[in-house]
Amino acid sequence: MELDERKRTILNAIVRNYLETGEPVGSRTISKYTDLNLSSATIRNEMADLEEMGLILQPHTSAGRIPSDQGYRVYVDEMLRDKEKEVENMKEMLLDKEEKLETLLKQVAKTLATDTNYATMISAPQIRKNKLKFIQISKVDDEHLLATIVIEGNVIKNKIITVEEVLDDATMLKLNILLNTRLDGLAVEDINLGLIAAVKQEAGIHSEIIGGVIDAAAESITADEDLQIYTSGTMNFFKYPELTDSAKASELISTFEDTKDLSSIVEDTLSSDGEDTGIQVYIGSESPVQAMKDCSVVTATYELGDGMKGTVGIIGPKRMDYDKVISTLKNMRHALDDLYKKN
Amino acid sequence: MELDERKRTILNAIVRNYLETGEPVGSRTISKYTDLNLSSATIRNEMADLEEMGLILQPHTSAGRIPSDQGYRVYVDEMLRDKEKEVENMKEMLLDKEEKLETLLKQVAKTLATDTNYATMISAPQIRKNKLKFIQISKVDDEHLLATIVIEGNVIKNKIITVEEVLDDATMLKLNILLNTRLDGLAVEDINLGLIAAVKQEAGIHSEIIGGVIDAAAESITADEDLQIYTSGTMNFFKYPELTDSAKASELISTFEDTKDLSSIVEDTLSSDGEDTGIQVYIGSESPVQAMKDCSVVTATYELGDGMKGTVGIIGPKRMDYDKVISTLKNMRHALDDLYKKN
DNA sequence: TGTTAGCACTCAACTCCATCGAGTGCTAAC
DNA sequence: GTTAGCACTCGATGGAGTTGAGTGCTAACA
Repeated sequence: MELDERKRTILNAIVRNYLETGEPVGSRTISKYTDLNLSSATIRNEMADLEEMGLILQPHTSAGRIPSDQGYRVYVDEMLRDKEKEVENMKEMLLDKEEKLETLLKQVAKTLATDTNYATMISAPQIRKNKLKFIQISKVDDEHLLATIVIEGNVIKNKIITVEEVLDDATMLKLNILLNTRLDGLAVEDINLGLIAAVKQEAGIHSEIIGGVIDAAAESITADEDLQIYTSGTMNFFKYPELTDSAKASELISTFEDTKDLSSIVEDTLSSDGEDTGIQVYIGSESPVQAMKDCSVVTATYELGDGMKGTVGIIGPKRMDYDKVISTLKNMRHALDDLYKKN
Repeated sequence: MELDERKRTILNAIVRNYLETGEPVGSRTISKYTDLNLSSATIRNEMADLEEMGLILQPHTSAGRIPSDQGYRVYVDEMLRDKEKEVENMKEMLLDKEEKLETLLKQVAKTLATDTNYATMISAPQIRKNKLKFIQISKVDDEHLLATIVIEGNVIKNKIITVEEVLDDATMLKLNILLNTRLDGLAVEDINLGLIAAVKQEAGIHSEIIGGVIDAAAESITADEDLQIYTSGTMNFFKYPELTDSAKASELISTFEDTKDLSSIVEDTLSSDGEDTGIQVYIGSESPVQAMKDCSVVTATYELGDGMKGTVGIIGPKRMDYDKVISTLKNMRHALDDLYKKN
């Protein structure tokens, strides 16, 4: 069967009406809602077709219809293609004058949650170019050295190293020179056992210290596996009855607590980011996370220049206001873009 | 009226029974539950007294009794005094080999949540001795300097400073010496405008850079106002029906999301920490947070040496298993203690 | 004087049942 | 192809009756 213009109109009307009310919508409603001027009986016939095509479904006999996952999909795809929405002026986001990345991200998550009334998540940007830019050890006091490691993108890591012996300034200088000449510009795959052995040997009696520093350095440029994710607006789930029976809510909330599941969304978004919009919509069971099978997830990738890419996502009921969510996310992307340009 | 031995026994029986079942408990139950060998009629008389004293209450006529906040209080106080519980051997906590403080704290929160089936929170230790220990600037590349600031307790802060001019090694050395001689060992209150002006003057043409570094330093030793709090086990609320009607759950969860409310608990705990046990119990409306008026909160302070104090808390229904929670928290304190000694 | 048995009373929770109404599918007529 | 009409389905709602746990009170008992 074909999805002709009239069927499409009716499907859209069903989806839109259901988004608003959250109740199954009946034929009579559609008959009045659209300007097709068709009687409810005709609508019923069309609806039977749409149901056969798997685009809408009945929760039970004698109830109205609600969109199926596939029905939402048709709706969303059409919306995304149809109107390359002009970016509305969102109320000025409080993104200025935040210096710490962490604070900024939390801010973003919160703003989005407040604006949309859905739950939100944002992942810290993943650093792609993991090259060492600068290494230095300094003497904090007689027993402690401080290793400072800067990697590309000006991300800084520190490590305190406890030493037995007191090192004099000349030795410190020597070790610093050694570290920088041998390690600068290296990526993680360049640091192998052979190199470590060679540098250690060169360090002579201080090989142990050097070993510690190299370990710290290696850790710094690899250890970002566990990507940071910040969430906000979890309590918004409670605004949508269809998500709030005890079992579902509990599962959802615990998903939001344990970031493992969320990272799978982040990864999925970052990898399957073929389209130019950078917006991804997961409806119901399309989501990589099982617990969100009754939700929809809309994600966007953002970029803070330098290949530092992160993901921001909005999670709500399947009947979320896709239109608003998508344009809000687009705004956020631009805001983050601008922010980077300023700095 | 006096709370004699028999009343006390009956109160305890009521509380304990209610903790187990979560249902109002009736006179007949108590009559069998205790070894007082009293008929239900007698118990009823005593219960009427207890109700008059405000220690128990009836959800509605013809229901059993449940403990009031005040009743819980009597019960908990007695328990805390009675048995200075031997610390049971808890299953080995996974506190070893965690190097990062943040990871450790998250771990602790999670372990506690899993062990107790309640929601948990832990605050990062607040640094009390805010003295500068070591300052250093280094050249990352021609346009960027890295300021590294170590404060007591070996907490490290970094800041990247962008410079217009390229600085040569001699200048760097000079500035470093200047910074360390003038600022080492200073507390936040010592850094005033006068000092800043003096140091800037000494720096001559590089006063701007020095200004930036001093700003960063001052920020480092003060800016920890917004204390970090990690939570876990929020979904455990759903295990207790009395907390799970939509309105309450939503309020609770949002309290857990916004750390502001939680910090008020942390502050309260840290300040009113008179007793040697370091354990604090807030029952219902005793809690400084309004949203938790249907919960109980048990907190403990922990110390990672060096006056770095933090708070760990467990939040559950009023009928939580105080006994278990308290001994679990005690264990956790000791575990954290040991951990510090090892490092 | 404290304890107990007995009894009337209360009230939430549950079941049963009738009603209502929104919505459907089908058929026949336009 | 569209529409009016009708029988049918089924969740939701609400009232009536029942049950059972629990109480308060009183009178009798040790």
